[in-house]
Amino acid sequence: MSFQKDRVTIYDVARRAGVSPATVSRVINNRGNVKESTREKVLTTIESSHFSPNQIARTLPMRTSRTIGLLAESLFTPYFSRFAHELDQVCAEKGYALVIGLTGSDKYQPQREIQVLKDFMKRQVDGFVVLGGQSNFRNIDPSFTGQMEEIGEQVPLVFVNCGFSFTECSHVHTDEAEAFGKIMDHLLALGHRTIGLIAGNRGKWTNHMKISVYREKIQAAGLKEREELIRTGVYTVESGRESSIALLTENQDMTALACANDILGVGALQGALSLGLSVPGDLSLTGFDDIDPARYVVPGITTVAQDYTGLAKAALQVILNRVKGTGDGTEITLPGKLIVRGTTGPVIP
Amino acid sequence: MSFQKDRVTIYDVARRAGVSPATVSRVINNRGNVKESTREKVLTTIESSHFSPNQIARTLPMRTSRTIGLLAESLFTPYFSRFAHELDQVCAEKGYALVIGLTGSDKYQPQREIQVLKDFMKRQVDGFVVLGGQSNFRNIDPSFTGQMEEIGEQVPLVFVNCGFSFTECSHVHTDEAEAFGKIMDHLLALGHRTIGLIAGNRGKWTNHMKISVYREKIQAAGLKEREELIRTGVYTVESGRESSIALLTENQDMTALACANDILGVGALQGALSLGLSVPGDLSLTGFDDIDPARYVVPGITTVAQDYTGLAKAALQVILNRVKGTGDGTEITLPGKLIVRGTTGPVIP
DNA sequence: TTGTATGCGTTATCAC
DNA sequence: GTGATAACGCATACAA
Repeated sequence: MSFQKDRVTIYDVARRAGVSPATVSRVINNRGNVKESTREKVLTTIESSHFSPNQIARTLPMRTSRTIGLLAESLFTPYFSRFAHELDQVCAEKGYALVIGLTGSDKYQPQREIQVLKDFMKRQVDGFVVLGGQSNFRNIDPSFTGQMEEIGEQVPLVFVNCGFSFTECSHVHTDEAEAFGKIMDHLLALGHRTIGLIAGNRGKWTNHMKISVYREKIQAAGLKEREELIRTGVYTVESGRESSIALLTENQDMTALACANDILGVGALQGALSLGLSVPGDLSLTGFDDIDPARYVVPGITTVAQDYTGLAKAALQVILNRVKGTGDGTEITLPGKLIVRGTTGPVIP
Repeated sequence: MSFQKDRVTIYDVARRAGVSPATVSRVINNRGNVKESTREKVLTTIESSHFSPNQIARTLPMRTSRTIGLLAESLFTPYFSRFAHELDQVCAEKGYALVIGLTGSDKYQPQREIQVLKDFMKRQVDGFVVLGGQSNFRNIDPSFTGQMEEIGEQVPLVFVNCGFSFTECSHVHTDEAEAFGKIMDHLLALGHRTIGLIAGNRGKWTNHMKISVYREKIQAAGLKEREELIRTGVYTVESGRESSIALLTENQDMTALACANDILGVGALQGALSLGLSVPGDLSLTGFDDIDPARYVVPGITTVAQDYTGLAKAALQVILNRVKGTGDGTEITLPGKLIVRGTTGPVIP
């Protein structure tokens, strides 16, 4: 069996309808003036001949593929897959298709990201959304940023939750600093005075930022900064578990533990429970991102919800605006929302 | 600022290299004979002029877009996003791009699935992979299956873990019946004699199958079938929690509970813990699919792992074979693997 | 309002 | 080996 044999084209429709291909095109695109009677004639012919316009063919003259590319580390982590989901939805609403390119999170592979973007370009994608990967690191290889900006000059490029500021590119992100501040305020308001922090990957911008906010809030509350209460790690459950166990055994007076994201929070919860502690009785715990697993575990993890739908909508809108020529290097910031669940409670004297 | 202004084409390269466009094309595709010296000349010209072939343009004459479409309910559920991830990986390895089309799981909307597939067709996608959605239901609208098969005649179409057998289409799936049998055997081997079942959506094929296997295993073990030990619901944590609480309160002698998937398992675990029960001390619990949350909760959920990579590889291979004209309506079955974690233990007399 | 001719960037079929 | 030239399916400036 063979596929895609003899497709029906606008020429076929035109012949059967007794009009010219141009008229068929006009009807399809609702462009130009066409008499109502011929329009209907064409429409019925399209229907009866099972004609379906070839999007690839129209991409050439129209110079738009109505396709958006998403560059992400993976779809394993709910954080990524959740955003991808929302982006697909908003794309679909506007008649765009979403093509995804995964770069992997296990290695430091900037060349892979560039490669995927260049493949997107070959495919005439109308714009790229970049989530995670190199853009999350603080010290980026200059040759990498150079290539990124070069690409950004040719195709609308928008970074999501990226710390680095690429010129010529657009940025959409949650106000993570303000959001993490809410977490700290929440813990302090509950009376906690000895608060630990499990930060994430040392090289990532967001980690650096969270440590800064942590220090600010601790100082502002008139508390003593204790370096031994801060740990860095990687964004895995195992890392969170090990870090929490280490922090809890070395700091018996610690009553609260803030984690850089929910995955670490899940691990920290596992660690605390494995030590026989009660949460939040003995320890209050927080995460970040509000991924599904945060409400799967018992008790549910207090966290900050990112506005994934809002981020996706903003990202697409920025791209569409840029295609139309509006706005260079837009930057949009959305607030995070504190979600209080069972892992946090008042300090018990 | 404007994008996509003056792209460099093979004509530009040809002119600068002093050859014809045809020769440039030959070099790009490694097709036909071309003298080594001219090949190198063209290659360097391509490099120096930053030429990148337009995949859209070549799709027209070549009649292949090197693109695969994935139709799925959502990317929220790890089951879907995990498969999407693996599919993207195998596609990337073979130079294919993956475009996703989400149909939503909240409504019964067959027309939406057809619509997405038709949009894929307009985009000249080389094949579709269908995961979840209508194909999971037992009683499908005949007009829907008709449309599906019609599409399957025009483009390679492969269903993943689909109960219904579409003629002319291919099928790739985990041997769920055999896998669920392993779960039951595991519980029985641990000495459990009163085993409950939280099945999923009543209309879905997999739910029907799991109930059958459950009955078979109960009978084969010489145990009495008790209808009150079986519950159906939907694939949500809330449903799992409510069902487990109901089962546990109404059947005080129940020592094990098998769930149709991990999401239900997570909910069931929440329910059991909320009743003050110890898991697996008072109750053994199992899930299905081995999604990440199954190992996030405490204790980790005993489950069956699907071979997501294998499924993705098989799905793509089937499509590529069909494009080449090999094999109609292939069917591939992969085994599931029992993963024993902390929620199951021997019955305590 | 409608038709003709040309271009979009590439591959493919011929000749040479 | 290499180069014209015609598809591929559609949009559009221009002409009628």
